[in-house]
Amino acid sequence: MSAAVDLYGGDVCTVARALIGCVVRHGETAGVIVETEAYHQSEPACHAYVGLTPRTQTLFGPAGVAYVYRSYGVHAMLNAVGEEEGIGAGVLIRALEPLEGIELMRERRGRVRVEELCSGPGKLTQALGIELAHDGCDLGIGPVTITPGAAEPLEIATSTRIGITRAVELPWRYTLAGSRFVSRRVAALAAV
DNA sequence: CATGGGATTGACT
DNA sequence: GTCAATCCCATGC
Repeated sequence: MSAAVDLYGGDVCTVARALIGCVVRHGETAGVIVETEAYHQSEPACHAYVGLTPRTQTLFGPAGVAYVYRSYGVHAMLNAVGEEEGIGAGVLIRALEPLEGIELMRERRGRVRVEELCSGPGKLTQALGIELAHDGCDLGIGPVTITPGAAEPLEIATSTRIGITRAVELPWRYTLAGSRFVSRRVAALAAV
């Protein structure tokens, strides 16, 4: 538990940066996090902005827990809850570099290149088989887990968030510099 | 109880 | 580049 607080208990921007390079695992599939975004109740892009509701109660819970929700009625999104209990904040996992169970991911996602298996928040949940039922799961216990990756410092690029309509100017998106596995489709737009 | 929005993806022109 | 698909839930009457 204290380990979870160490990793997830700080402010969400720090947590989002710390999660780059960590490994997400679910069953036989696993991948290295290469892209994250921070969300906090103090800014309008966050679901928790409106306050504590049945939908967002997980975000207000203890840190180190999975918050899974459905977007556009089609895709599941995986977040790691951050900050202390009572604060609505979390880190959206946007992209992974496939590590294990790649064949299984291909079965779930169809025949696509390795770079396309997990290069987006909706894609990675499909590839790993993560569903709404995993909302509230302790990321230190499972079935969905996040474990620290390489101890060596990684070069992390900071940019603005993607695909949102509010507070788009906040530089709360973090990517592993030079990675081929980030969702760069919209990254070109952010550069304009 | 009815309505509209949402942190996306993929298919089509 | 443009557009539809489709579930959960917050909000409003």
